[in-house]
Amino acid sequence: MSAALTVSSKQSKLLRFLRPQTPPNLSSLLRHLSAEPDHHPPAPPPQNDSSSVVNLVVELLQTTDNDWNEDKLHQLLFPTTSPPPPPHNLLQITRLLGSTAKALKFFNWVQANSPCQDSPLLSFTLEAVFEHASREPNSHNKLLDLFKTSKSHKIPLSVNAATLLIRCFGRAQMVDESFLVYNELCPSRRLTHIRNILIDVLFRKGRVDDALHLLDEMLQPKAEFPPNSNTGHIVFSALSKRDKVGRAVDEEEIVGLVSKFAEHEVFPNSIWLTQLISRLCRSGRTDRAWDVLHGLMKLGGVMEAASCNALLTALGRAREFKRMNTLLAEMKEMDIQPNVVTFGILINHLCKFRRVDEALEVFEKMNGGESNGFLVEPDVITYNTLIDGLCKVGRQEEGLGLVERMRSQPRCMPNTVTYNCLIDGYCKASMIEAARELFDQMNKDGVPPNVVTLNTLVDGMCKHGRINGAVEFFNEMQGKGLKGNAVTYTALIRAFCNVNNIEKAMELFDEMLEAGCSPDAIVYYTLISGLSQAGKLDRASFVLSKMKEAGFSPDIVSFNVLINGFCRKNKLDEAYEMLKEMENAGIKPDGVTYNTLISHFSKTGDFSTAHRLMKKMVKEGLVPTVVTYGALIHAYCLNGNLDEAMKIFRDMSSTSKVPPNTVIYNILINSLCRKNQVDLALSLMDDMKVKGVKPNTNTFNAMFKGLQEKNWLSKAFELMDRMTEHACNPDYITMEILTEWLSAVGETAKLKSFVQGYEVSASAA
DNA sequence: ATTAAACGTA
Repeated sequence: MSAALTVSSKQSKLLRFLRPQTPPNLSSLLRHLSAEPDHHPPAPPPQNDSSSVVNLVVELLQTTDNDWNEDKLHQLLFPTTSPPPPPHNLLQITRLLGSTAKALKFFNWVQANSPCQDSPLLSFTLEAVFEHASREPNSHNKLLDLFKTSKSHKIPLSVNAATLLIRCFGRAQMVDESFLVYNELCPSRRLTHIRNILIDVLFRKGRVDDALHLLDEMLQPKAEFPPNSNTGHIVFSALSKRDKVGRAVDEEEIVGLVSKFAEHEVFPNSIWLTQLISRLCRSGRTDRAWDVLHGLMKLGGVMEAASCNALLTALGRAREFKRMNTLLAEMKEMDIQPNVVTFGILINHLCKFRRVDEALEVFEKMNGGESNGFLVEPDVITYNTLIDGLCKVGRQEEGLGLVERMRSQPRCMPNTVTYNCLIDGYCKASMIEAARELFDQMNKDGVPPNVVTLNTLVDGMCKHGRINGAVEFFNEMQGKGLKGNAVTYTALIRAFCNVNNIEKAMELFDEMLEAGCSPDAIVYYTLISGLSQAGKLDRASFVLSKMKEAGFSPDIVSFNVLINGFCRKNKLDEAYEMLKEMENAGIKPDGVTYNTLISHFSKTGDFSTAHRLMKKMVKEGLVPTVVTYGALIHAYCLNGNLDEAMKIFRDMSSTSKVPPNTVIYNILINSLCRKNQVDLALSLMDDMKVKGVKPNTNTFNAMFKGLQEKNWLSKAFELMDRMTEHACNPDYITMEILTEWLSAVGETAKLKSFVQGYEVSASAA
């Protein structure tokens, strides 16, 4: 028995204590249950004696004592008179033996007795031995021993044997052994399905490069074993797993794989493709996403709306209207039916650009309005998007109308978002009471408010001078278990900063931290801005450092705010410090930075530095704006140098082509009037009329003061009429000047009619 | 898997 296949002594001991045999019919059932098909050559044409030979041999082998009738066995299997039975018969016979031990014994017998050392014969018998071993506990160890010995005997592996071994080793995390089996396998038998299993095993173990290497061979244009849909499934799902092991595969690589697969007409499924498209889009590679989608379309991949939707969303965000339209046209051409999400994207996009009427048209189209044959039922999101769009342009009443329409549609009840949009709409329209009523209504309707509802109302109240109401509401909600978040605190902090209650703003910041609510960058920005403007630069710097500790970096706005604050405190060293920090962070000074500095230097009388900065700003490719010129004009005025101020004013509109605005005119008119140059001021008023720049209350106030000095009554009357014409509201300063002046000169009647004009228009509004 | 709402801007 020197040529016999032996196993380790430990192994053979185990083999002797095998479980009672698995009934044959069960084993065949198990084979049918395996995922991959059998890879045997088709069963030989039924010979009359074929099945009977199998049965006879099995019967012979079933003897309870271990002595087989070897002569008879030999006679049946290797007859001298007729051709030997087909190898497939040996597979069947071995399968029908009850145990690995028996199968192995039989194998050894065949190996020792076969007249021709016919390898398929041995390979097939061995295959069945493996099958038996694979059903035992600890099968991987047994199989490994069997495999090693078969390898040393140079018995080629059959396709099924290799499949079984690779899969079994793979399940046991023995990737190297799986790989070894594959490498032992004759190259002509390295079929696609075997490669699939190995690739799966490699991916699961994180051997990404080995998997991709194997895959690459298959993906070659004329590969002998090209990928099939199963390859695609294995690779695509491995690449999208969340708990991936091994090195990350970057998106470019994935895109390359997808297109190579597509060349073999293997396409990813819709869900997977959609994920890839949105991942590409989210990382800013919309162009790549576009290429992938169109590449697949060209090669005949079946495309669903979802993948197109993902791309449409990104195109919308990037404002690529043209490509959005192209994609929509292509969808139509390729018969990709738009779904409710497609419509949602379009409606949202139109709403975000305030094109609400067009959004409403699209909405009617989905309802079959233009018999376009779409008929896609709008969902809650569609309605909410439209309602929000309407509210954002001040058409909240129409938004309410849509809610009614929602209620009439099945499965489309208004939800928290619906109410939030409406509440925000009413808040923005300064109708806080109506917003509160909607809040009560949603509670009555059993629609639960969430933190967004809370924030919307808190912010609405804050922005309409009801800070205390906002705090009260917040406390009330907290009492009901609705916690605030960073957004809530930002709204309140900003409001308290605006009324210069810095203590309270800081208190809220601490309260937020104590409440365990993690601040976002905007809370920090808000607080820094509030503190800087209030001149509390030490505290602003403190918050800045806290912000950096929290892992946020200041943006250009925060830097500008701080620079402005330090300049106003005349702390130039600190301002420069900020500029340096900005530079280190790779943030370039922008127009606002320059304007801030120019304003500071000119206000402190350092006009040469101011002008130098303006030159530098232009050199950096930045354009001086009205704010820049305004800063200089304002400073020259404060400095009493009205001639220079007027020179810059003329220069800005003629040479620099920067049209002056109301602020510029106000500065000049105010200064001219103070200097008693009321004629010149009046001519500027005419200039405004010519240039179409609207005067505001400040403009008129300045003029009235100047005219009062001169006691030019008729001019004042003229301007009072003009003020009414412009629907420009007088404020308490206007009233103070006019009351004092006109009563002194006995023109109370004129004053009365002036005031009445406003009372009428106020009541009309 | 793809569509909706709230906060800061010198």
